[in-house]
Amino acid sequence: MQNKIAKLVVNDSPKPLQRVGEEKFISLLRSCETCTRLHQIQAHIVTHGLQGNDYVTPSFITACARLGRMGHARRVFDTTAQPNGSTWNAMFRGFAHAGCPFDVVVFFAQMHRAGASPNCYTYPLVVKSCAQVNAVKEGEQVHCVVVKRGFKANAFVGTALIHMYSARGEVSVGDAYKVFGEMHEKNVFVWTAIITAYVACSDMVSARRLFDLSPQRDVVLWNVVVSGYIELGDMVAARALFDKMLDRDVMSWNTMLNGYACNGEVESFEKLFDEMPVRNVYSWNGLIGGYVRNGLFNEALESFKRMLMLVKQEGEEGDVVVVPNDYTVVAVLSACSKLGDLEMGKWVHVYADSIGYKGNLFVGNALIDMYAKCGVIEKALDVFDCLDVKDIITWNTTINGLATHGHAADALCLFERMKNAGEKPDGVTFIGILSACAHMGLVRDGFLHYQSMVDDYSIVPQIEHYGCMVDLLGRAGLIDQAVDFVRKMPMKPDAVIWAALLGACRMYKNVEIAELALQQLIELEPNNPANFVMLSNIYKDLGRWEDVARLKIAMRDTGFKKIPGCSVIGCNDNLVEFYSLDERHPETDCIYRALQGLTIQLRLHGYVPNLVDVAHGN
DNA sequence: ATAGGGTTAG
Repeated sequence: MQNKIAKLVVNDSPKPLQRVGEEKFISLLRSCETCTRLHQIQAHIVTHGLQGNDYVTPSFITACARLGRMGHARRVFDTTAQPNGSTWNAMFRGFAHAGCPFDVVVFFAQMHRAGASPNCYTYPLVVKSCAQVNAVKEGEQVHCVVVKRGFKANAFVGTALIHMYSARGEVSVGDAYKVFGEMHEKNVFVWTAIITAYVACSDMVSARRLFDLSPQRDVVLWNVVVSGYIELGDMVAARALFDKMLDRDVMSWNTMLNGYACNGEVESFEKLFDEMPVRNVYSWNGLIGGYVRNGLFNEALESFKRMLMLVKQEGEEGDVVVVPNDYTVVAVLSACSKLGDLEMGKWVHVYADSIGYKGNLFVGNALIDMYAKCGVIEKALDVFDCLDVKDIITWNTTINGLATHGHAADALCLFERMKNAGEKPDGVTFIGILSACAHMGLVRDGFLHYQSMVDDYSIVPQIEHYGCMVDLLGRAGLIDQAVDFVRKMPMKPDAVIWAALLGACRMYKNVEIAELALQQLIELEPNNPANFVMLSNIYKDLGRWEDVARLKIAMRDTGFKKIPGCSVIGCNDNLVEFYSLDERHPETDCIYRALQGLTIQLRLHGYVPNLVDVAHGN
């Protein structure tokens, strides 16, 4: 019996036997998960004499690429005498997958020189890589090869070319359209590519015309056009198209949700969220992020809690179980910073640890900002130290956190560390640095940093930087120099600048400049009564009561009342807000007793409170 | 037998 089978196989020529071996190795390579295993398989391939085999080699290279071993793949490739098209393609795919589009372009030139023939799988990979590295000339050369070898009608190749030209901006959308026009047999992918190209250069008229002409429209194409209108802020047109859609998917709903959120239409996105048939994590992120974007931080936290409840209940009534992700965490943390809700912030920190945020810098940066804004600068620094990769945002957030919490000296130290670490400061960094100097009264250092910003880093000062400089000079009592700085600004000073000057005038009792500043402020923000109060306080300091009365009338005439400043403090899982001399809290007596105790302690340590400002509610 | 394309949020 066994003899019979052996005889049959032998008689059938040796080819099927080799084919069995090839197939075995291909399937082994496909399921290979570790490098050790890869090397074992490689050894077996060699003993079977199958190295350089037309079918096994591409699979081997693909397995290398999957395990991140492109160096090894390359050595194998270099020892392959006659690499076939699939072997070349496996190399291209590997480089592209590893994020090395440049190597793809270089390798394609090598393929061309070697006289090997690309096939229809080669071109999309190479064209896409040219687009990624902005290889304009090479991209056009590949396009020429495509035409010469008769691949321009291929839908895969065509979409890649259209995408490449559209990535070059509106000047090349004509080239993209030319590729599109020369293709017969266009499928929905090709139509989507060209319509996306017009959407990308904000030409919604052409995009819509092509959309109406398209013989086939799937949900992706509809979404592209809807998001095109949203990009231009035309929510009415977006909604009209959205309403016409027959089968909307979650992404269609999410696109609309985010569109409303970006355009400040809070009620619309709330309503849309309620109407959604299915919600995924993006939908929830859109809702929470939408609240944050529009300043509704409490609503953001409430929605987050709702989301967590859903996780606990394992998604009742058709709701898909939605687990918060890194983006959710970032949005929630920024709401915590804005509210000063440290307890929630800490809870989210633990949660972020549990989902392993360490790979995500956005989360790390948001944590630093949250702790800094909630006044726990030590914890902010802990998070900073724990991040092994830092970006410019990390440094800026921490420097600004230190600067705004009176740790100006530490902010300047960190700035030096930043430069030593090879991170290049940007305009935002210098806002932190200049304000740190302003708070410490370091006029000379402030000026040196300002000069260094312009000379060493070629940063053009923005209005915020001028604001910092006016503040720096003003706080130091150099009012005339501050005014000089304002006069020499290349742009029109804004309210922040005049308010900084007015504040300095208050400190140094300079009526003349204060009146000038107020005049400007009345023009810029006629409805802000705080400006009147500031000048009024200067008159008070000088005992000019008639002027105080005059201003009071002027202020009343604006019809706006100054909203009293209010503080918020987290207490037993709740946020309590209180005003100056507030007595609304049930435990008012106890609170004031504690405050009195603190005041006594402060005085014992030599602190002299500024009672004038307290009495005036500043 | 190997293997490619169009969309959404920081």
